[in-house]
Amino acid sequence: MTQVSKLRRPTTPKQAAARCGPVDKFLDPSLFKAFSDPTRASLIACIAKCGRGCSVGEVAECCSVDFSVVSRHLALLARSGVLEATKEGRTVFYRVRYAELCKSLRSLADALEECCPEKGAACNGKCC
Amino acid sequence: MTQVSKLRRPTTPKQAAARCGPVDKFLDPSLFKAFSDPTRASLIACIAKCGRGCSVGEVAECCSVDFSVVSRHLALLARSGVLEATKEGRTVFYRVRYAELCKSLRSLADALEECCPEKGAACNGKCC
DNA sequence: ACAATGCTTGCACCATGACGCAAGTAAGCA
DNA sequence: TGCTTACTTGCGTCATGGTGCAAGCATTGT
Repeated sequence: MTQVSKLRRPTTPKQAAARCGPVDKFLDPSLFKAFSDPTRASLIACIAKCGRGCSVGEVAECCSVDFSVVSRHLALLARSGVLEATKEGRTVFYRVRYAELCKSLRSLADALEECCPEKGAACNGKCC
Repeated sequence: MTQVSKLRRPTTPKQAAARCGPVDKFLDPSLFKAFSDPTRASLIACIAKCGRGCSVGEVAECCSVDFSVVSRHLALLARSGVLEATKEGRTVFYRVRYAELCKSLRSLADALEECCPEKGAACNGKCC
């Protein structure tokens, strides 16, 4: 098993990139950073479950951290495209961007699957 | 528009949780933390594109960080369930757990969509 | 004009984590 | 028994980021 890379690497990275879809495109760290914090995850879950726009104050009731922390997290989530903010008077409503979010998640899943289609002819038994 | 919470909150959080699927279950921060770092994202993309198990050394060639850093990242990714490690002699091969990963991503998308079915009768026009 | 409400922002603190270097471990080879 | 290869781990450093408090800003009501 010497020269492992020669024996086990039939494709160059460039060839692999051509064979697969643009996985990189959907592996956006800034998007997933939004989900990587437990507090943010609970905020997202809170708003998602409500199924409508929620004010900062309402969301703050759902978790134990400071009001200002919630405000900052929601602003971050809006910047990263997970939430959408609409202002009515002095109240800001944040709602989940369901369609865009689901599309991003499914696009990544599709791109990954394209790299290794478990039922595909080219891959079957060879890699996964 | 006084008493906003009364007017705009027809469901309690508990009722909302019952109406929706268990979004929390699929919003696992430890999973998404794996994708939240640019270096890790490029490592995942590298292995995913190859479509087979890659050794630590091979993956290290794909990015500019130290070998030890790559080793640590891959170990972390294996712990969080994104990759799977198999040892052959003194070489460790990491491969993407395509099926499990895609399932997690799609489950989250499904759970989110269940919270706000854009074409659903109960939600249409009311929330999103 | 003044006060109250809803949210944002500045500041300081502290924990986490990403990184590189160097030493350590384990497997194969001479 | 060494020596090389492939990887892991300990350690110190530095940057990022999550948190709470307090002050600031914008909007609404009196």
